[in-house]
Amino acid sequence: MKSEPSEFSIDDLKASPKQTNMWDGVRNYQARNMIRDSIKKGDLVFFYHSACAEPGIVGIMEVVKEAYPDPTAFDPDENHFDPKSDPEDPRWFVVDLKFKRKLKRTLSLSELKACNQLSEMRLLQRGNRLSVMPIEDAEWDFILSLE
DNA sequence: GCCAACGTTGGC
DNA sequence: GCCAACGTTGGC
Repeated sequence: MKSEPSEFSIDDLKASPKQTNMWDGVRNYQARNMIRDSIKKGDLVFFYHSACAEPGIVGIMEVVKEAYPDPTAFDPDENHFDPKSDPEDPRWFVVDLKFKRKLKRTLSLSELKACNQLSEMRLLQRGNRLSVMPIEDAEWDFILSLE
């Protein structure tokens, strides 16, 4: 899962109450579907910093609460307010994520791109802009072996 | 700041 | 349903 560290970083997550935060603001249907349908309690998730000096994987989170309606979609004061999301039929969802640990170092996008073992990885495919995406077990294990 | 690659909107 | 215009993401 991606976040711009200037908006919400791995350190912000670590500093959150119970080291847990709601992953709000996802406004893309493909990403929404994964949040709503695929992400399960206990799943482990890489935290990816995007749009920053060194984009890359910085840590690991755990899903502690499965999908529920994104309250920021209902609040006109929120950046991600969506008047078309009806509380009776919510359009956008969140999960709660808990900080597990930071990686010993940032595994940068350029380093990941250079790994043949990751050539099929969703994150590295051309034109990919999804903020939430699946990862294969083998990719997960390989990435951790780089640390 | 630039720009490629999407995704969304809305007229027709 | 098509598609042009526009908006967003995110690396560089």
